[in-house]
Amino acid sequence: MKQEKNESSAYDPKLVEDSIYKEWEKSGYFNPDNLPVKKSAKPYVVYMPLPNVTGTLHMGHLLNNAIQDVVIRYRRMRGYKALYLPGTDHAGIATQFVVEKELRKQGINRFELGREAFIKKVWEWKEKYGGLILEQLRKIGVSADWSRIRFTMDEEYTKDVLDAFIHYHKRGLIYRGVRVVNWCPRCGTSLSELELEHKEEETKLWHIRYPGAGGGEGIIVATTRPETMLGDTAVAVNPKDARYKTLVGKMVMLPIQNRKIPVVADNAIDSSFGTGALKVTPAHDIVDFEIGERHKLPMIQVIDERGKMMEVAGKFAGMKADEARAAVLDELKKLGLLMKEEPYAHNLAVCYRCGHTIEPIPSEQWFLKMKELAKNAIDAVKNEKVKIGPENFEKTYLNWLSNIRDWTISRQIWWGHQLPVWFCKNDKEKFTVSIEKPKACPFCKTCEMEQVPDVLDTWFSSALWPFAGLSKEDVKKYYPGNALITARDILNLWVARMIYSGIEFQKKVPFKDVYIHGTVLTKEGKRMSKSLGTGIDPLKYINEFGADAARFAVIWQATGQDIHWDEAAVMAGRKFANKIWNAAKFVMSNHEGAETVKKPVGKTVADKKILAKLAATKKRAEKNIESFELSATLKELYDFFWHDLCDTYIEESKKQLADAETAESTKIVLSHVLVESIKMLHPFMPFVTEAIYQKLPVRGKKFLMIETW
RNA sequence: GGGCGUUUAGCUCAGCUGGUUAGAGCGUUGCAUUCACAUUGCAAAGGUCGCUGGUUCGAAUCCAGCAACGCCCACCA
Repeated sequence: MKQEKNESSAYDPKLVEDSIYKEWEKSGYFNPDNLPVKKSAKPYVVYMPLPNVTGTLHMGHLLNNAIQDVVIRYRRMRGYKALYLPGTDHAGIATQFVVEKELRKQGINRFELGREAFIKKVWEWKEKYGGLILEQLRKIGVSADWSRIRFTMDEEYTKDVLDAFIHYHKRGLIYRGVRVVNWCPRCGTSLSELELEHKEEETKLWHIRYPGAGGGEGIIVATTRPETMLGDTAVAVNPKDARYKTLVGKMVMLPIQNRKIPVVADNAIDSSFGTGALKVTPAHDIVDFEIGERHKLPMIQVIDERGKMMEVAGKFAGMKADEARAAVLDELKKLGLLMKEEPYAHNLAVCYRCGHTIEPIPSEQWFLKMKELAKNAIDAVKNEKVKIGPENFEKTYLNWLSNIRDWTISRQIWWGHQLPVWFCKNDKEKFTVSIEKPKACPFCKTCEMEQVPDVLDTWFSSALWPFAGLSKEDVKKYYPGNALITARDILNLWVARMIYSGIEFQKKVPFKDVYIHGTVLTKEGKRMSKSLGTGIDPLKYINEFGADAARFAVIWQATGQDIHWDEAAVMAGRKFANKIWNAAKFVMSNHEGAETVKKPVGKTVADKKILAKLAATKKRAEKNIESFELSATLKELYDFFWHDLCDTYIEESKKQLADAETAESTKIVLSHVLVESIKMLHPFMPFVTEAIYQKLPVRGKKFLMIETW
């Protein structure tokens, strides 16, 4: 039988956090429909950036969710119908990649398995592991409405996705075409520009002579990819380039292949680079493809979707692209046509997912016309229907949208929303768009129509999140929402797309405020990444020092700039939680039935001072939270609580309590300031403050979480 | 090539529209402490506010230039 006073007086988050979270969840108050608010109460909605089902909690989640939870808890206490909408993203390529890897360990590849069986495996994987991240988010203490959780491949959500595709198709915004796309030979799919990463590569710039077709010197081109010359169909020079004026319109001989190709003039050519002459391979370079279109050049594909040389490459057929490069160079050397090689550093595009070199290849893809949609998204921000903060991100956003290309929305993978497009087996150029398979082929009348195997880009579905994440009735109540809080890396990838999708499908922008926070980096300023071994698991802090300490640490450091993560802040947070706990203990030990929630009257100078400071702090906190300046708010609350309340007023109160003249009023002031303080601190450090609230002898509400700010 | 950001105490960072001794957390030093809390209190040391020039009665704060670092965008092969 341990006596209370013999126990350590330190606050131990481990003893309270899990049970408090369970109580909150059980109460149903994460669901705004259950909140004891006035009928006229306005909703306040924060859309959680969807974690991938493959995800595990990292520091970015901690930061993002801590910020969002402060905002939503604040709004809840201010009497809003506060909805923090959670969900998970099917993350097409990422998830398929993970499951394929898993299967490979068992010696299975997806092609042996077949599409249907493979998708079944992915669902199994999702059921088993897809909820992990959600459990981890609970550990942070986020007050998301789990009863409303959605997955982007849920039945209802899927219907919205397919309807969106059909809608765009009816509007004439969807088209099919052959384009040179960024292809990942390992993942076996095309990637959007936003899914590429670039890494610097030391390579060479090779100067190759293409002799004149009828003899003569011809022209020397400079390239980093000699192997693609097998598919060259022209050489391009700048029309103003005096050196080559006489050559334009003439033919040169493509070495090795011994094919005549024209010299064309195009403004895209920079005369000052290399030799000023560009070999044009429309099939294997996006710029070349565009030049090819302008000059009606044929397209000769020489590299296939596995990154290997094709039949047309003659003796190089079957080689991997980099093997072919060496072989082609060898051959050119023998022919005496390799004029020069100089060292050259350039940026190599690699797959964001697997890091494999991107191979531009022509392929049939589906596109969404962006011009009109982008304009809507631009106008929304220009007209301040959506405010992006900090303001300088507006530029990034507008700049991207005003230079946008059509969006390649098809992906050649299996996990995702398969395009609701059915083509005639007898004439594959003919297709129809519908969710269900048409009963009879409207074209040949005889065939069983076949669905396009491609699936939609994952962002196509997440772009619909603000309304597809809600049920039809909820859309009426909770759309549009209020805030979208995220890191800058998905401002264009996701935020811009949500904005025009919202306008397109709901006629209203999905949220008024976009707040961009920093990125959590290591203390040295390096990117946190698992593969580099620089990642930090936030659960480590949560388990050891409590979610409050972790939240404190990350918000304390979230000043808007990128965070150079400093662990010391977690310790500061832990100490602060302890300080709050002990101050509350002191106040309650002197409480003796004094009315906790009564409006206090300051008798002494110290009383008046602390009450005035409290009022001022509260006012500033409101202003700052509403403008997303959480770090500043937390610092002020910290300062107020620790120094004004604990160091100054509580010390003073000890004298006042000893004096019969002031004892009673002091108790009331103490209680009042404590309760007001834990209310203000609650959004930031919900657990310790709730734990204290539950110990108060007199409570206004069942939970501090739903107390009136 | 364009755009953005950063540079303030040993470390990680605040410092909004220019104004008395430039702040916080952590660290360091000294003292205190049965009385809410040693995850404590009090006190102290520690800064030419990247560099140069300018505006001003007055600048870390505004302007120009320079340097270093970081990020984003872009079709220089």
